[in-house]
Amino acid sequence: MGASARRGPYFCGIDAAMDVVAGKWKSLILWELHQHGTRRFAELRRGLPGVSEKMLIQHLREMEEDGLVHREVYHQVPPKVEYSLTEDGVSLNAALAPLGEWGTERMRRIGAGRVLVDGAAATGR
Amino acid sequence: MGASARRGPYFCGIDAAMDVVAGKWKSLILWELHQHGTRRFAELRRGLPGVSEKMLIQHLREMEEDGLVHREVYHQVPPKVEYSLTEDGVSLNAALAPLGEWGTERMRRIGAGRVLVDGAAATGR
DNA sequence: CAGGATCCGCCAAGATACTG
DNA sequence: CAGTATCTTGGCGGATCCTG
Repeated sequence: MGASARRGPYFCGIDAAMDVVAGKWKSLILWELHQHGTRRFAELRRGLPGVSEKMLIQHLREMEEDGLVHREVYHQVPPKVEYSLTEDGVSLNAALAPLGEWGTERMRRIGAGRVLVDGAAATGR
Repeated sequence: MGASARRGPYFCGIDAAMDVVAGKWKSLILWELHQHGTRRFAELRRGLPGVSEKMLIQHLREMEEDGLVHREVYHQVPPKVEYSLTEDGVSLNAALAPLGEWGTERMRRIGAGRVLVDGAAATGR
């Protein structure tokens, strides 16, 4: 098995949600896919500066198993794979919004921010 | 020193917030303190079945450094220390609520839950 | 009662090289 | 282009013993 997920038992809803978003890049992947609707592997890599191929594919696979991400494979040469959010992924992203606003406000106060993509800070994420 | 916090730079608000709630028990500590208003060390231990003294004190110290938790020491014998949430802690807890509801709904669907304290599930957390 | 100090296992995550 | 396969490591979290 490739996934590292616990998938329960959980103490509470937050515990369950954290299990699914835990991972250095998962919330960023969620955000990228939400912004662009659908993205190819290489596009995601470029959108997430610093991520390795291994971690990206690993996180994507786990999120697919968790039903957050849809993976569409086009059997052609050269290969093409498109990733997008499922309904669960979209709702999770929405549930993450208040947390993002809290963090943004905190960053503003303690002055520890770094804008990844233009507009990321402005949107409250 | 002692804390493991990155404290930036962050890519986005979620990143900053996750840095502060990351840790196996932090969201549960937040929840416990929010429910009871103020708790002593031993009370927290009993409220978080499975936590070790080391991890509890470590998480509490980090959360204090992060300005989420207030630590009130009573200089007496035997010692007495009371923990409570700061305003930041309260607002973080509120920002976590939607995520908790998302997770609760998910647990209901995949059937991987375990109620920690009576009422925890009923409250949507 | 409320910690402090240590030792250790495990696994997420990084680096590197190779493939259909 | 979109992965796979290994090796390595930092540090989170568990266990155990000790102290003001």
